[in-house]
Order: sequence, then C-alpha cells, then structure tokens
Amino acid sequence: MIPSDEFLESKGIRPTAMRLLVFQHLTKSKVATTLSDIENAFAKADRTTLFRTLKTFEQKRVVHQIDDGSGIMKYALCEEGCNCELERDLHLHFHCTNCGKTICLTEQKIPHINLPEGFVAEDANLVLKGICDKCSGQ
Amino acid sequence: MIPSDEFLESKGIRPTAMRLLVFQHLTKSKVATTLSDIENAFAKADRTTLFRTLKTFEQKRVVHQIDDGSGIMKYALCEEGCNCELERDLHLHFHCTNCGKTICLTEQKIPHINLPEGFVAEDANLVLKGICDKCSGQ
DNA sequence: TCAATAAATGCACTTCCATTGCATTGCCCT
DNA sequence: AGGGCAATGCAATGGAAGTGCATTTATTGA
Ligand SMILES: [Mn+2]
Ligand SMILES: [Mn+2]
Ligand SMILES: [Zn+2]
Ligand SMILES: [Zn+2]
Repeated sequence: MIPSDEFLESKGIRPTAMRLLVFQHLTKSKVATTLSDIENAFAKADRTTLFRTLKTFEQKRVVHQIDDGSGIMKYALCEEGCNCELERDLHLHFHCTNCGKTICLTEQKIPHINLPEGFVAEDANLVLKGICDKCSGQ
Repeated sequence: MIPSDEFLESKGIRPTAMRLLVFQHLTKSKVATTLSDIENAFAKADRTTLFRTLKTFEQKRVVHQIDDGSGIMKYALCEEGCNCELERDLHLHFHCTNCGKTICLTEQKIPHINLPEGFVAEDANLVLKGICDKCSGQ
C-alpha cells in the first residue's frame, strides 16, 4: 500500500495536511461522499478549502464527481487501475432512496448505446435508484 | 387530435388558462423545456404558478422531469401511449454540451442491468452528453 | 539564511435555482 | 347569490455551488 502523500504527489498534487485528511477520509468511505460529509468529519475544516480540494482531486483524476440526482454532488475515489487519464470510467451508480447513500458499481459498466445519426456522445451518466442491499435487509 | 382542455381533464387536471398555455407550449417544443423557458415565453406569468403547474403535470403523468446534470430541471411531455401510469418510461436523454439543449430519445430505452444481490432498482436515469445532431452539422 | 514568489487556505459574499407561506383571486356547485 | 375549495401571485426562504480577496504557508533561488 503506497503512502497517501506519495500517491498524491504521483498525481501532481501537493500533499498538504488538509488534502491528506480528505484523501484518507475518501479512502475509508465505502459510499460516495458529499462536501458536507467531509465538512462534518473534521469540524475544523473550511468548506471552501474542502470544495477546492475536491475540485483539484477531480482535475487530477483522483476522484470522480457523481451526480445521482439528489441535488447534492458526491465524490468517490477513482478505481486503481482505471484509465481515467485517457477516458472516463463509465461505471454506473446506485442511489438508495431509503438511506440516501450512493455507491459506485464499478463492475457494471454503462452499456454502449447506438445513437441516431448526428449525435456524438462524449460522456454518460447512468444512475439507478431504489433500495440498496443494506436497506433491503439482505 | 384531441383538444388540450379535454386531454388535461382526462388526466384529472382542471384546464385553466395558464395550464393550457403551458401545455401547448410543451406540445410545440421539440426539446426539453426549463421553467425559465416557459417564464420567458409568456412574460405575464408568475414563476411560482408555472412551477406548480409543472409539478401538477408531473404528478398526473403529463410531463416527466429530466435531470440532465446541467443543474436546471427540464420537462418534456410524456409520450402518447407510454404507460407512465404503471411504470416509468425509461428512455434515455441526450444533453448537448454545445447548445445546452436536451432531448428525449424515446426510442432508446435504458437497457436492463443486472445488479448485485440485495439491490432493487425502481427507477433509472441515463443521460448521454455530447454534441447533438444540429451542432455536429449533420 | 532570507527575501521573493507562488500555492493553499479562510472568511465573507454572491449567484442560481428550487421551494414554501400566505393572502388573494377565481371557479364550481348547491 | 354564497360557501368552499382550487389556483394564482407576491414575497421570502433554503440549500448548494461558486467567487473575490486578504492572509498564511510552502517553495525557490540568490
Ligand atoms: Mn463511481
Ligand atoms: Mn424524456
Ligand atoms: Zn439504503
Ligand atoms: Zn447542440
């Protein structure tokens, strides 16, 4: 397991204290994380800094932003070995309408869709909504 | 072609003047429509009324709401003959990053996805982003 | 080492859209 | 006509993203 600071540096990100904390928080989380989640996790942190930290992470392809339709953006670490640098990792996301949690289903890729003449797709977002495994009692 | 007021009544909606205008505006539009679009179309209308009109239409399955990830909700008429009353019509949507327009691709249904044990999907949203036919010059 | 420079952070403020409260108006039915 | 409910209009609120700018912290290079 490569240390966090080395990892961030390998991505071209200066490993400040704040960034390391955010990164490690994301590492621990099994579900996609909101800005408020992180804000609440370390009471000391300023929202703007966290916001910009996530933005930096996103630009450097450390995290991806997830719009699950809840109105609140979520973030999750990119998969190790995903080739985000070259093309987006188009896996799908599941949003539980019961507990509100959103998780990456990294194994489930968004299927290829044949579009009508003239349409060129560059990105895709597929969100399934329903009841997650925890909430369905399995 | 069934008259608008009869159609709305058949859906359990009182056909007020405002509602008829909104409905006809939606009928004419080839692309998904925002609240502001409608607001600008009839300078006289109040935003709140339009908002609640769309909400009513949505509840009565006259329109469906589209979250294309732009941060602004869009609305489009439900297909004639779609069985929205029973289950959602899970077609996909295309959002053009050039002109900002979003269109329903009602022919293209969201493919069925096999989920891991314990996950129960009740709804799905698939948005493709890219360049639309108009903007790609086809 | 120290000054110059650049990057990151913190606070306040703004923007944008969705949403609500409440008073008023309009419609329908008896 | 009048009672009652539905629809409307105006004002205000809320939540989240995003920006401006001053301050602090880190890096560089003389
Ligand atoms: Mn994901
Ligand atoms: Mn549609
Ligand atoms: Zn759940
Ligand atoms: Zn376009």
